[in-house]
Amino acid sequence: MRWSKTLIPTIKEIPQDAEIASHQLMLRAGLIHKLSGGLYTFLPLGLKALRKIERIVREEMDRAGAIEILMPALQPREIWERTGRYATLRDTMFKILDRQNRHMVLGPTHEEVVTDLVAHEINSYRQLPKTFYQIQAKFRDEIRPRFGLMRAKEFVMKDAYSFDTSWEGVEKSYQAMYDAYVRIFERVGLRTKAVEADSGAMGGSASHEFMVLAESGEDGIVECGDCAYAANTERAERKLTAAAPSEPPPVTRVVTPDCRTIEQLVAFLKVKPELLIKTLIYVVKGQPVAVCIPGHRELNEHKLARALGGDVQMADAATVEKVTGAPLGFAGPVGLTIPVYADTELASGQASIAGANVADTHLLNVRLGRDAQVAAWHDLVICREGDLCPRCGQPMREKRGIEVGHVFKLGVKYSQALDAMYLDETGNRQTLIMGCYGIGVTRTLQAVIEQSHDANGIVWPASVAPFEVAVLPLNVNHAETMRVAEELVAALEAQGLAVLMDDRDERPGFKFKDADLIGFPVRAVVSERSLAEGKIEIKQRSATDKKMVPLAEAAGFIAGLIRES
RNA sequence: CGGGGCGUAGCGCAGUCUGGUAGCGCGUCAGCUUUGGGAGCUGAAAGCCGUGGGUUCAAAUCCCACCGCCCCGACCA
Repeated sequence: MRWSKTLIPTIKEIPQDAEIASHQLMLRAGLIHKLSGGLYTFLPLGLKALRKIERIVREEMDRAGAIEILMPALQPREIWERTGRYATLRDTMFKILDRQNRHMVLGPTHEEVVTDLVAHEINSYRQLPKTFYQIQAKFRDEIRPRFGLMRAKEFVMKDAYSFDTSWEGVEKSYQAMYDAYVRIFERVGLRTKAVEADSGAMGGSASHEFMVLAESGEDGIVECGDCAYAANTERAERKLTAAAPSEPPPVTRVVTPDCRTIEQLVAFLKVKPELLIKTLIYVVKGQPVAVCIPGHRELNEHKLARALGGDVQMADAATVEKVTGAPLGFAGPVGLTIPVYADTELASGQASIAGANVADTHLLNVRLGRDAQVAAWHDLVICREGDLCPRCGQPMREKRGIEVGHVFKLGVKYSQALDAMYLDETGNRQTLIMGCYGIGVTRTLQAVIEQSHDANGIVWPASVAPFEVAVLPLNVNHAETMRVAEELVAALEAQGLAVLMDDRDERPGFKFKDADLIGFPVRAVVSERSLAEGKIEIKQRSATDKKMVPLAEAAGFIAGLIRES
């Protein structure tokens, strides 16, 4: 391919809209073009890279025994109502009316559609197990699209769904996908880490996320420095240090004018935040509850939801004032009539300063269990740096990650709702057990760039590079240079390589900068200077040294470099 | 949806406070020179100053409303 015949709009300046390196580079290298928030056109280079990732995904899915299908993105709303997910996902779904005024949605994911398919087409244990997958655009009305392709309203996902007759079977299907994911991310050149994760709205019993470690990642993860434990901070648990239980003297009041936040209280009372009991009012299944956690901690709403078995929502100011009888900022567990749930760390009694449910007043020497009844103790806080590993007790490290893949053991949530049954060996109708597995393909593309770039631009792994080689004839008006460049391109293409020739009439420095920005794994320069020696100058993007290689050997040499990488 | 910021030429920005002929850099087009790390000179094209309304002799500038974009939070591949 010749540069002049395609569209590669590189830009020198850093786009103002883009915050993180990979987003900036995708725009600067001319991979994508923004239509509007969260919606992008893939330009030739971006599309080529995307296709290469898709191809790797297909190869590994096929190798793992998954069957490719293609389901409609446009779906009747009714099928979502049957699983109860229209209620939970309605805000993230794009909703449309057809000309008959039938309610349709654009698929944000495909559990419903695939389960409906299997309910109709699979009847016998003889046809099982099966795993189906597709690579397709998904639509989600994200609250906040972000960072280019990282969180878009329309994005390409590889989604797979397994159907088994037993939990042992699910285990196998899950493991097969897990292993395939490890290979896929390895092949696209990403270093990923599988972490234990929360199943969230998807439901199900267990799940792992594949994380690309990156400062710009939207997820927090903690990992043990000693053993293999790693988990999303939403999910992660911690081991508590065995603190000696403390039995404070009776409760006393203290006046704390205008101290509504932990920071204000810490400053006013001159105590450590660890000694405070933070009391939050939540609404669960329509009922207000109080949640107590240590003052230096953040509540983990996922854990709270799991512990209380329902959607949780922070109470509004009016509810808080009604429940506590005090203005916002002075809630405490003592004397409340609503159930109080407390984080297990508070069981030691170390923290003892709490709101008094009276304006400008706090209580000292509060002992949960003694001065206030606790409905239940749970692990309720977000894990962070320094917390102890729940398995081995060693301190954990906190990192940021980009979630590029997620695997779930789902169970029977969808198959039950949509009657996906089969006849077993004894002729009994049984419910299928499912798993589901997603890879954000467009996100993976950007994650590769996020993890693989330098000050000059992208450094593509050859496996996903839009072109493996750039051939730069430095003077396009020099006939011999062009003749040699064209021969080199032909020879490289004969080796099965994708080659871009920069045939623009530009100065050498200009072409070098663009080649670095786009990040071709190998750059071959044809110039009058090198031609005088009968040689081609070859440089790898990831290296600093250049090699002069005789004309006749150049194509073979480059093919060798690509193969090794 | 809550909080913050920003909309002026294809891109990056100044001009807005204090109303008075729309500016700079990059890019684009033409010409000459240049030719191994984003060239120089000369000339040219290109702007409903986000949209609608209001105030005023006069609005990019002041007021109101709306729209869009970016960042922080909830959501998620």
